[in-house]
Amino acid sequence: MTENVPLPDFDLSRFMPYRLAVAAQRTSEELARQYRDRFGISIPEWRVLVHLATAEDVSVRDIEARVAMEKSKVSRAATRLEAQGYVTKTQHQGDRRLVRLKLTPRGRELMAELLPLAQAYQDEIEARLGAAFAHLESGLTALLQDK
Amino acid sequence: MTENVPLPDFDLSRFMPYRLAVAAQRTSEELARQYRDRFGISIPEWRVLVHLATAEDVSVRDIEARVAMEKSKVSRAATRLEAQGYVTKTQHQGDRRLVRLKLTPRGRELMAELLPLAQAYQDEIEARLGAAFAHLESGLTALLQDK
DNA sequence: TTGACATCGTTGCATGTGCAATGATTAAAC
DNA sequence: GTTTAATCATTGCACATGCAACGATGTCAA
Repeated sequence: MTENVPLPDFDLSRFMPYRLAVAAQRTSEELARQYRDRFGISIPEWRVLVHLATAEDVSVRDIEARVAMEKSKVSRAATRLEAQGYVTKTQHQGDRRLVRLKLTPRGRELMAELLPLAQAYQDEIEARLGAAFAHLESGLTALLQDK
Repeated sequence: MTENVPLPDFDLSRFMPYRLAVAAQRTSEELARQYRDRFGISIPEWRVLVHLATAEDVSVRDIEARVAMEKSKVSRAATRLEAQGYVTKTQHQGDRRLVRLKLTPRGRELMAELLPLAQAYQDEIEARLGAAFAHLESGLTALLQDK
């Protein structure tokens, strides 16, 4: 007769980690599918490419710190990108533990296509949300800053 | 001499899908580790449990729609939960294609521990963000409503 | 009834993932 | 200078994942 332990009310749809996960999934899904179907690129690979488009001469460690991915994930993404001919991996001259990642010309051409796609998607989200976009931005800034 | 294709500027750290992914990862990580280390529960399992704590007599299909997970993910989470003794899977009487998921008494006891943990975490986030929490909420609401 | 089609849940398969352990290299300690 | 510790990137392993295919059941039309 003690089978029915009472449970507190809880609304998953208002739980912030859940809402963020769903929002991230929704917004990534459409773009990720385009990347995958048209270019054979996954999200981890895309993140590495974006960072290389900004700063060349980057190590796995640098990317790990900048794009919020585990180093093994970065390493495997870089290996796949190298196999696809978008990236070269060479030994760093000063510190031979480091790997120097660099876009190939073909990789640059790819990014010249991908980056406008991403920017257009960002613009589309911003247009759709209107004033709420700024709210979302300030909320995320607060959430992501310290810690 | 045409090696250097020019690339448009792009700031990954301001790209909304990326920011949302990082925010989701950060906020889920801490809680997920607690669930895993202390109770042996993963995030997909947790989502199923939360929904069962709210509404009993639920099918895999129902959960798939409510908690934003693929049906195969729900199915496997339910299988694991059954093996751990937190959930029972029985055949629905009316429609024998459906599986009726239900918390066991032990499952209810687990949730009586887990739900307050989640609520405390939610409260902590809200306290830390202050006014920005409301901004985040309204932004997410706008983003997630239609589609 | 029969047949065609839709729905539900599970599973096979290839691939991605986190985590710990490893080898290679460099830095620090003494 | 030698030993010890730290750092960088990769890899092995067990497991999770998405997706398509499947079997079982239910629905609908003729």
